[in-house]
Amino acid sequence: MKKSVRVRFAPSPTGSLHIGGARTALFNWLFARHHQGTFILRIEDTDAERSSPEMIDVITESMSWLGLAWDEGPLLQSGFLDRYRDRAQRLLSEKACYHCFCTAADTSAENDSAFQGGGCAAGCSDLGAAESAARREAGEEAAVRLRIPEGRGVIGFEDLVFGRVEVQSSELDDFVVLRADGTPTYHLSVVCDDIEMEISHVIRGADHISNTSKHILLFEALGAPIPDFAHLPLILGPDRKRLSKRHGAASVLEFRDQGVLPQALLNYLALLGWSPGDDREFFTLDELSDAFTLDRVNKADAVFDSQKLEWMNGKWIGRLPAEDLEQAVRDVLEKAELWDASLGRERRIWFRHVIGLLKPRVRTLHDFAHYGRAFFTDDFVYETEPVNKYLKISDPREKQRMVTGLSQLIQAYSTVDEFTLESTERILRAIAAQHGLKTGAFIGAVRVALTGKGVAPGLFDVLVALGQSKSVERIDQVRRCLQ
RNA sequence: GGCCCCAUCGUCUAGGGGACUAGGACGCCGGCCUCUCACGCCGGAAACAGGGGUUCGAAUCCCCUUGGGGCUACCA
Repeated sequence: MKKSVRVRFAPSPTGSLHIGGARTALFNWLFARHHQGTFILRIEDTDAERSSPEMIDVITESMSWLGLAWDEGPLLQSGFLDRYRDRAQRLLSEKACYHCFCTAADTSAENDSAFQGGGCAAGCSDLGAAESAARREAGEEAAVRLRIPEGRGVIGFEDLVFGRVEVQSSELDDFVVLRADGTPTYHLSVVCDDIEMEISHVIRGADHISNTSKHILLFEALGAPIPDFAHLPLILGPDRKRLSKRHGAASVLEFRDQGVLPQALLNYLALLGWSPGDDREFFTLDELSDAFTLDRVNKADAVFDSQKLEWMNGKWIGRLPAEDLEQAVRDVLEKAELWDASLGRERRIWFRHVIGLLKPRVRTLHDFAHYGRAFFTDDFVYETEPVNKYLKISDPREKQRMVTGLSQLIQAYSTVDEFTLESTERILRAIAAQHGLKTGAFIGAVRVALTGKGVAPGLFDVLVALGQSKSVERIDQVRRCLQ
């Protein structure tokens, strides 16, 4: 019988949810979905020093924003401390573990100098039960180490991504499972919980590949079945070092705050280290969970490319219907204080229309506020470059033609009955022709008048979107400046 | 240092002995479209790390070298 799929994402709340962690969460989530399994969120907060409750909130908020819902949890390891102590106690009584009286400072000094091999160099592993007990009774502090079984030989496992991975047990040190203060180390808590939660597949970063042999030893010592393992290649910065703060944005919430869509981030992340095997590039979460299999995960580490993310974000903005973008764009405009809260129904329809105009030329949500500013407020600046190009006319006769053209345009636009794409274009072209104005120059001038920019959606779209009176007003204002 | 892992254009990748004059995507460079920009379309430059094998035949299999990453904590 095939065991049911139960996977977990187990971040430690020592920092915000990183891009690498997000991808691990995503792959676990996809694997669970693909197999109709269970996705568990477990918080590895056994290091009280570095963990913080705020970070747990950040992690859950990040995952919710991404749309990676968990079926069980969040389960905090700090709530299971007894469980780990009990297991350690059992291992102690079975002599699979032993008390080590060396201090942390002792052992780190040893590790710096040379590889010790085997157990604790001070010989704690050979201490008799009586002596060990006596010293502890005398108040000496002791950590608990796992005894690497003598002659265990090679420890190997069949990684679902990397294939066969092996290491000699003699390469392993007797690692600490319980600190002197009675709290578990990572190795113990992960294994205990993976047993307790009946995790079927451990899917995690490749930085844990070397830890896996230790974990296998613990599973064996605890007499528990060993889950399948799948390690994911790491995500690197452009310098091929592990992705971190100094590479710029690295946390999920930062990307959100920079105007990235969750769909785009997820889509991009899915393609980092995994490929569908064909040329498809755009995937929804549903499509991903259909297509996703571990055997298509790559082994090589991947460099994070923010340019491609941005491209993909632009594509997602472009392909999403305006309704779906509405709320996110609203949030951005609100932050930029460009949002008129009193928008009525008609104005909402207009709003969607403007989103539609801006959509194909925008790469992040922020661009709606920057690039599209003139749609939402009269308080915009006239950029010098396009002003110089279209409105600073040195030749007096040329300039006169432009002023006349604009005057006529204002006249015609303010009196035309139907202010439409068709009429605005017909009128403008006719006036340009009539006064010997180059159409491009005339359009350019009007565009600057309306938006302050040399780059904007098609002029007639802009005119209609701004509406008759506001368009005329802005053109007139520029005309007066010209004279 | 020791151990483990990895290696196709700058980047993400397809490729799992002949279908490879190595395909796609981002980025870059040209062109078309056009009122600007973007979108779209067309085209271009750009890679099998090096060396040995195995084989009739290697990007694909093996070995070595080189490069990169990970682990080597009473962090996770």
